Amino acid sequence: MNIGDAAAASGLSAKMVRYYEAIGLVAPALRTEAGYRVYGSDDIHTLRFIKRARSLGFSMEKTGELLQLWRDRDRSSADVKAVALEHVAELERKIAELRGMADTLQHLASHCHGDHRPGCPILRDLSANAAPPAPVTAPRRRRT
Amino acid sequence: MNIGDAAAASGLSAKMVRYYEAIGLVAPALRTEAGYRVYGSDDIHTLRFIKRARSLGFSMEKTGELLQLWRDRDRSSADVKAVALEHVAELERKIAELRGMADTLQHLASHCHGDHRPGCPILRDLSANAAPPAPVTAPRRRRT
DNA sequence: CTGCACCTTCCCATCGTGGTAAGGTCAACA
DNA sequence: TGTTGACCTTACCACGATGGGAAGGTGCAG
Repeated sequence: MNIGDAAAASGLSAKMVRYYEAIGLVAPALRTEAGYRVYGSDDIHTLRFIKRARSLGFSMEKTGELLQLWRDRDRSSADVKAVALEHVAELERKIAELRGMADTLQHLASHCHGDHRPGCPILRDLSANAAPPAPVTAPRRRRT
Repeated sequence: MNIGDAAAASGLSAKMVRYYEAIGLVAPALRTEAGYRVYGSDDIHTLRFIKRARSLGFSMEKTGELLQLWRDRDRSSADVKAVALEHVAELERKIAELRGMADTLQHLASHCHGDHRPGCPILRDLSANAAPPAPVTAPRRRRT
């Protein structure tokens, strides 16, 4: 199998497969005499694993950790669970952040007439609710 | 006000302020004879506007649109609302995506013993639930 | 006048992916 | 057999938004 087939079989692009090799996420593929990368079913399996991990939002680094655990027959499921739950916590953190943004904006928009008139609570918020004048933690020497 | 003070007053970094000028998000700042950028209260106001828009998750591009609407006294609130709601939709889309990831992982983790044993539904999912073998849309010429 | 906090521009790194260019390889078909 | 063109290779640049740092100039307190 050439890289194009391997990419298609794993749901990745050829670019990504080469990139994963370049950063050491996967071992360098075997080569034909002409220099073409050659992939076997094990390689495809690994690439699919990566694809799936990425689709669950794992970073390349975390994906690498999972790959190592996967390859380690003596792993503890506790280690895998820890990586997963850590990621879940990270996802929840991001979700909460986006949730806050969406709710705030939705609230502002619901109070906006949405007509030809220029008055708008959204712009009012943006122009007023900016960061507070920064409590001085490490005072500057000049311009005080 | 020099750039450091402007940055502190707006909650941005000096780097970001220069960057916003470089990409044309804000007009080039006035300069002293020595070449130092000088900021007035209007500039600070604008920078805070940007800071707030960014904190609500608007991209630089969308932030620019909002800035233009803000400066346009004849704007329609409908235009502002449209930009805001479009962004809300984008946020909701991302939230749903992350929600799906988190729920899937949480579910898998809840079925993981989390002990010293190697068996783990999380790794099982990753190694099995990969992308399906890609329905052929544009068949390759070779290797058929 | 010295020291140093601040300013300037310029370049590089991040992260993961896509694009493109310049060139080599391989199989199908006339 | 030769042509075609889909495929492969490496190498470079781009994105978005930010941080880091180098090399050098400015300005004020002491």
